[in-house]
Formats: sequence, C-alpha cells, structure tokens
Amino acid sequence: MENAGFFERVYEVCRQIPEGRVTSYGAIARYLGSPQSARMVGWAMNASHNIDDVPAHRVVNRNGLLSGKSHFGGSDAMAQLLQAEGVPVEGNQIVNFEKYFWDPAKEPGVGFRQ
DNA sequence: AGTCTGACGGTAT
DNA sequence: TATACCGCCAGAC
Repeated sequence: MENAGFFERVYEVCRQIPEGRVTSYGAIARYLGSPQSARMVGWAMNASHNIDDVPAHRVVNRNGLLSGKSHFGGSDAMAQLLQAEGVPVEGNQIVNFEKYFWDPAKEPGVGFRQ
C-alpha cells in the first residue's frame, strides 16, 4: 500500500513476482519511486526473513547474481529454489537473466499501480 | 545522539 | 574495461 513503509511496499512487490521469474533490487526500488534506494530493498529483504510470503530468492542484483544467497541459510538454497522454479543458475549467477527478468513496472496488474 | 554498516546501482575517474 | 566513490533509508551498535 502506498501508506505502508518502504520495506512493506517491497514485500508487496516481491509477492507479485511470478514463479520462475526474477527481478532486481533496483527494479523494485525504481518501481517504488526511489531508483537510488536499491540498498533499502535489500535491507527490506533482510527483514523479510520473518515473512514467508516474500520470495526473496527471486530477487537478485542487476547482474543476475545471487547476492543474497549467503543469507539463505549458508548453502545454495537460493539457487536450488530458483532452479526448482525453472530458473537456471550457474554458480551464483542466473543464466539468461534478461530472459527471466521480471519488471514490476512493466507487468500490468501488479496491484496498486493500476 | 552519533556513527557505521548493509542482500545495490549509477556515475565518475 | 575496471575500479572507486557517492547516494539512498533504516536499523544496529
């Protein structure tokens, strides 16, 4: 919701990420109106550990690199989750990241924007 | 109350 | 092309 806190908005956007798709912190930040607050998005994800409705594993950096993998339990849990959804991950990076990239601002019906 | 860090990104050098 | 630095906001020390 617009009135919700920054991280709460981030959570809402994350929930809209379709299965087998990924997005970047910057894309979410940009969608929220603060393109330079990508760090905040990552910070919100850090707190998202308390919320199982937020698929943080579908959020990577603009390189398609699983920057938050280390926070997913120490193992390649993040990569495993992505691959289980159909997203090929090589090492710590998503293969064909552009192909699986999902932009909240580009996809209609994200929620409060329309 | 002040300071530093943090799952990023873009621009500058 | 690679590296360095700044900006953004919030939380933790």
